[in-house]
Amino acid sequence: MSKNSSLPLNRRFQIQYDTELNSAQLEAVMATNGPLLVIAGAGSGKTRTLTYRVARLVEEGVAPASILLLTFTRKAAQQMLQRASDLLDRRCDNVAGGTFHSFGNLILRRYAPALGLASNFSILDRVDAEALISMLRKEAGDTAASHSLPRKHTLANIFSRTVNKMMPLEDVVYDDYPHMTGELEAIDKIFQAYHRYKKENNFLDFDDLLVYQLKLLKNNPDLRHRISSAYQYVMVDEYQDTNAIQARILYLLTGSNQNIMVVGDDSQSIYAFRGANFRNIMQFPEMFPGARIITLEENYRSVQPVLNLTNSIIEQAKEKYSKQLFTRKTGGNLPLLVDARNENEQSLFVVDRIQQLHQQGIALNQIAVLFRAGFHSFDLEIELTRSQLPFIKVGGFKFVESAHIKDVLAHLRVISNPYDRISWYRILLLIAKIGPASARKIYESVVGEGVGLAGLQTVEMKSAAAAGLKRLKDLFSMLDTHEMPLEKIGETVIDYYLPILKDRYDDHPKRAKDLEQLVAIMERYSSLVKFLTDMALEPPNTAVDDTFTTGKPQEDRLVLSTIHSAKGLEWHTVFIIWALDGRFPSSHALIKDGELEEELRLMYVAATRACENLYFTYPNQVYDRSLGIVLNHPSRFIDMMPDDILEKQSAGPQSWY
DNA sequence: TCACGGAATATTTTT
DNA sequence: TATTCCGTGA
Repeated sequence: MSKNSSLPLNRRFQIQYDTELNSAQLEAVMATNGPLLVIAGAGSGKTRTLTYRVARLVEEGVAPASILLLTFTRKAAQQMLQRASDLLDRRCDNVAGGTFHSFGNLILRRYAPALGLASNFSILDRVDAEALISMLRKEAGDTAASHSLPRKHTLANIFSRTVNKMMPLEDVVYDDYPHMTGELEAIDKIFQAYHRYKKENNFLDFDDLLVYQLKLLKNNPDLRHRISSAYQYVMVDEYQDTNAIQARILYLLTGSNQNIMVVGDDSQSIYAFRGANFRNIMQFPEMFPGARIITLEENYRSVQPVLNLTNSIIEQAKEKYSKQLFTRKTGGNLPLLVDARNENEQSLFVVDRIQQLHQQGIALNQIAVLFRAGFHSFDLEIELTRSQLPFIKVGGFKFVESAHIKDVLAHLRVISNPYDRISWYRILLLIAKIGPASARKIYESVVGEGVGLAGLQTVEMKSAAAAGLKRLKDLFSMLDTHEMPLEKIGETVIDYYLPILKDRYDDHPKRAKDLEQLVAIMERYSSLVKFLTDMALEPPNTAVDDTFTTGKPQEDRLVLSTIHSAKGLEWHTVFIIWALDGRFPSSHALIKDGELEEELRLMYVAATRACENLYFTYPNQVYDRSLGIVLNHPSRFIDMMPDDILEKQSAGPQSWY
């Protein structure tokens, strides 16, 4: 059927919006012009609403490329646009979508010179940034009198928080790392050096992608106008987890038409520790006067007893948009709080209950165990393995962050940027008999020659290191042909690297398989720079673990996850382990009010993942070394719940054995 | 200057 | 669990 404006109004649209959406969702989809804030409660069809809204705009004739959808992860954007395409047609593929960071990369590659930056900057991922910080830390440590500088990981956190909260370093250290105030001077020195180094070497870390993006929009009205008029409609997902910089970027990005829609749930803001400010969502109506506010309150996920409990949890929050979630899903069991005598008894209870559920026909991938911190599941993992229950742990190390992948990538990065000191150090330290001192000498010699990669050929080592260095020289002279396709370069580097891999890692067969994966990914690229950028910005999201366990059917694996990684997901049955006061909320959060609130929201996010069954467990006698006391109460967020909201039980052998 | 081993230590995570 | 850090000996 051809489309034609003379058709009756309802025939102009392929999608039956009014029957496929509830009234609040429909309102949010149809309100396409002007600022709009959608408060979307847990399980209220937020993704559905965004998807239909994209489709609606396209159906109305808005050019897809002038719609911008910003999300928390690039995967979320891909999924939504895919669903919009399925709903309507391929036109939705042309909608611009991604994260604030990938969008920043896009416009900075084009307009970097306006900031005095080179367009071919390299992106430092977290591992790279930490490697650089570690280097600077060592240099500072040599001169500083103090012996107890924070670890590189901690330093990276401090720096990132400083940038994302737009606060002075001093304040961040005083507020969040009070025990390190003694080292403030040294920390600041490393921070300055870090900045200087990035500038001099044309490196941008993740935070810089936001910082420079904001700078660009702020200082260049012409460019701002050009960019903002290219995107007539802007939508932002997970707005509660944006930070101060992102809010300002958004403000500048939204042109005079102010066709901006943000979606979020203030009750699910759980990223303050890295600079997110959930008040952004509260302040949206002030930033965009006249903003319409729509609240999605019907929950399609959980049964009433689960919802009763989650509503009771979030009632304890001091500062929030009020909303009352309701569900039409009837039946369901009361959530259960189980106390165990120790960690192992907790694990045994969970294993036993999962086996029961599995026998009742619940698929393992419909069951999840959630926890506050990654190491909380160690004991459980042992018991699951012993019981031969297959599981997958999400979160944790990513494919591209693992050492062996980074090793190979470092060789490629040196080809791309011959003066990349971090990568040079990395590959040189892999060679036997070369340590930091030799690496430094070699690097300085390469830079001194000023002829790029070829500078390595003239470096001579007299010591035992010469043989290893010769192999590296041979590798790079072999690669000098720029005619090679990317995957061929990759294979050559890997051939060189395999002996090193075997020597360093006992589990080298597993890691070698990852390297094969890497070559497969390289086949899709023709440009080395593009490949390296994507590896930093849009890495394949498979965990290392996933690449070699593909033999097992995915659908039959239990899910273990940190609560942060579980955001947006749902399961038939959810276990929340370590619901122990002092662990959850973490004892770290007890000192500060704001942090305790965030812990509460985290508990809310965890509990709202459950559709039918919800279990809380906690070990009852845990000595906390840092506090010097025994923890023996359930999490304060659920401790006082009445029995008709939360049932209590002991995990002692007599009650379930 | 480098390699090795043992001890200490770890909130949460995306880009 | 796994990674980082530091001291020691070659």
